[in-house]
Amino acid sequence: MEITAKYNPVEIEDRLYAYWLENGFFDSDPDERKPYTVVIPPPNVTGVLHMGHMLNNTIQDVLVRRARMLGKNACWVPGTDHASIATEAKVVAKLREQGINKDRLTRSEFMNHAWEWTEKHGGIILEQLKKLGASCDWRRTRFTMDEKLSDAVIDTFIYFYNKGLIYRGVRMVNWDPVGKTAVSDEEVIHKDINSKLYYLSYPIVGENASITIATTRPETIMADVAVCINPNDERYTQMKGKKVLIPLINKEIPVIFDEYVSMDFGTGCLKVTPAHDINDYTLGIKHNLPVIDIIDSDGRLNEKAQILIGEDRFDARKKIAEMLDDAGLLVKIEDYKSSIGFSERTDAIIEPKLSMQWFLKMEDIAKPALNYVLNGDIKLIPDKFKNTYKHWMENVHDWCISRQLWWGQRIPAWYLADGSFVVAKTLDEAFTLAQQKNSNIKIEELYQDEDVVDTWFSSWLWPVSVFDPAVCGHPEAKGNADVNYYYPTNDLITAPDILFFWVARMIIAGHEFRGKAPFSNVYLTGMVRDRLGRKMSKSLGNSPDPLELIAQYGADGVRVGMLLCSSAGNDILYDNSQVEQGRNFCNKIWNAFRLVKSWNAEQIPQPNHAAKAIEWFNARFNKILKGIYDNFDKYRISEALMDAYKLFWDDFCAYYLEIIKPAYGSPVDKLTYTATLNFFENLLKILHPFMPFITEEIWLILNDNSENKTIMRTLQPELCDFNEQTVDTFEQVKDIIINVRALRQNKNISPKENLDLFVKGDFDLSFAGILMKLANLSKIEKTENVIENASSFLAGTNEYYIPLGNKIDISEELEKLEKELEYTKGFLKVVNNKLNNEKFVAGAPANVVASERKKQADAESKIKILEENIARLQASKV
RNA sequence: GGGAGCAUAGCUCAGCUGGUUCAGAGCACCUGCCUUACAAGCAGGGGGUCCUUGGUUCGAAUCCAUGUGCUCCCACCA
Repeated sequence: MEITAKYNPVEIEDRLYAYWLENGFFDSDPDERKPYTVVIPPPNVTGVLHMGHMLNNTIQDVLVRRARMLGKNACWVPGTDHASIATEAKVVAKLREQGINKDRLTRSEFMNHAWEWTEKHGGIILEQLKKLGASCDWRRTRFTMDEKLSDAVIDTFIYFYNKGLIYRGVRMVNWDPVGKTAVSDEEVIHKDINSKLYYLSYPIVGENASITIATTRPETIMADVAVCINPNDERYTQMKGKKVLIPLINKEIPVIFDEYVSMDFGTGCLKVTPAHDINDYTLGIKHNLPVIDIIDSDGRLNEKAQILIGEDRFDARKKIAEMLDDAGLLVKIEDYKSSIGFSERTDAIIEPKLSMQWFLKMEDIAKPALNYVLNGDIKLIPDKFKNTYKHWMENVHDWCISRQLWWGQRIPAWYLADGSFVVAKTLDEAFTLAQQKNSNIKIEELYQDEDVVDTWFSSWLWPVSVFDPAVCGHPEAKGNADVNYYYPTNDLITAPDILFFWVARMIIAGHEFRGKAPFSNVYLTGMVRDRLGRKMSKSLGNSPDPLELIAQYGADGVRVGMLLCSSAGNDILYDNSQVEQGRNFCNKIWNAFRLVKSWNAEQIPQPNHAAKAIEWFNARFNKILKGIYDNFDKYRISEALMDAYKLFWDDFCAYYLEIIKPAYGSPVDKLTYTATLNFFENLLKILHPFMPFITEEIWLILNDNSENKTIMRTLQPELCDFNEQTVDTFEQVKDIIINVRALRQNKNISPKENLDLFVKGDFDLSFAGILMKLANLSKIEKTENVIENASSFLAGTNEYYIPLGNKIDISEELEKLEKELEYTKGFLKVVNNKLNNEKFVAGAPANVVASERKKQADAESKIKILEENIARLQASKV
């Protein structure tokens, strides 16, 4: 195989992924090892991969691959969600394109279309995840509408119904007129919208006068049942007992009084429309008012409106304003900013609507779920979400679980002719129950509820149902081997916007059915935004196509790019330059590999500098490795990656390899070669979770004859003790190297030209000489003649001199030294101030004082040396 | 209206239980280099009023308070 100077991921990635699948490296079955389990947040079955998925799944894959290499039995369960309202909306739209109207179809005809659509488009997203390198156990792929998972949903419904927690009732719900279904409170997004406040005149019955009310919704006046005034409002005391007429339809309605109305808003008069406003509904109940519903399920006025029948609510608003104006009853229109609810799925403006729905009582079942988070059994990362979670769980509302859709699990309630119902899994069971109510009933008379349950009522079972759906709804069930082994899972990686929709409810269900929290940690990713901080959206066209990115930069490059800038909970501002950085890093790794691969190892003596470099890098490696482990423990994934990035690029390539690299064409000794390969493999292992493809490719080439057929089944390098002194010392070496290189650049000395370096002090840097291109490295006891024309610098307590001959510029040298002297004096002054401060010496901890004293001593000796050197230079200047 | 969070280099962010003249990383930028692994590179370099104002302290980017600006969540007075 040809090994090119540019890393070319395309062919490698497809080949390796196929190889991994063939060998079942991702597969997991229960065994004696500790499990590490992650369930994927199931994407919409008909969805397409976007940047948010890329980030989310990259993080999951990093954690899973790392756990696998820590010797755990790692299991990542993939799957998709049927996403009832989103998918149904797509199918309806698709049918409409084909000229088919959903209303003309029977339920089963529609379901056939929906399944057809699902089979055609479903799972595309999972195929896309493979391009990213996701190491899921694909044999375990689940879909929330799989037969068994659907059964689990029904069992769960029946379970809560029998427990008395599910009830049916008429409530004001959030109605989505486009999806033609109720949606839950959590599915409503409030946005501030510029609208109008209309001031309308309502004539007072029997008087030649009127009162003015303010409303944002003039189209609902026909549903008014009263006008309400605050009893303390002195402006309207004369209105007691009077009636007013609804404009245009001239219907009489009473004037009522309630302190609910605020006197300082609008005119202080509120029109009461119980059918179309949640507050008015409450008010209506309190005052025993009727409910007149004038808006149909598709958002059009119905015949109860008497006028404008069949008009859309917003068209009706415009028309009615004109009609009122014509009638002289429109007093004025003001601009007004109000908060309007939008459907999360269809973006339609939500219509508050009274309807019969199914609800789940949340208060009691939410309590244990709250405790898991409060007492730390479940950690939210970052923990700032704990407060939000607490607030929500303590103020939880009953969950409207019915949806007026077909795509989903149908509610297992069966109605009798008299309107009463029974809840049962099958028609036969329902019939048995129904007979207990009415012994004469015939099975044909039973009919099933038309609605389905909310999608989240199925996905809240996910961490359990993917392993053993049979236990959902049966908390006493023993469970199969899988659920007992893999549940509870370990980490859940998801976005904060579904903390309540999904995460909180999974905790509830997990506790209810398995008696344990479903996961230990919830890592909440940020949202992926563009460079300007805008959300990525189709309409803005600012979202790159993930597959194109992968094709262009390689999956490893894209993964690194996304990870580098994504701390938990913070939004990430995506920019192509990050992905370029990832790609460049791949190339760096590739070229380091090319270098090492090109060497011939021979039985020759190991040079001293190589032995010392190995000693140093070994220490350095273990120090950084410890940091990486720590960062993983704290879920600081991007920092762990950055540690590994710098370890590889700066320490391994820029220093280690450069020191031990033999001259072109020369062989390398076997000891050094082996050590280097060992380092390289350990680095690959650290990098593998982040960059699975390139690390595997190189590892396979380096381990041609190994029994291990994949890097992912090897173990992460173990944490070893290291000599801190060795690491620190090399930091000084680096300092010296940088000084020498800077001098070369300053003096225009070619990197090829050898230099002499004189050291006063006891510092051994012979092994780094190669990085400075030194001809001679000499120790001196005192400042001798030989350094007459030398440029000098200090590193630690040692002095360094580089003779420059006629290239020396004395005044420049002086300037440099004087600048350093000034700085050091300032430094000393600060230190002295501290040490002369009795309160500091008395109050600060002993080690801090001691370190200040050391600084003082060092600075003093440094000043002495600098002054000597300045004097020397001044003397030679004359 | 209620709650939470954030503000540090041009950008994205570290900076943990106050303690080095503490101000740091990556990217970007500037300068010089096509040096037999790598120009997707190498070497060197510049760059910040740690949002404001107070307070606590021997000592504050760090703790407290105020103000300002931004973000998110919850609630919805028509």
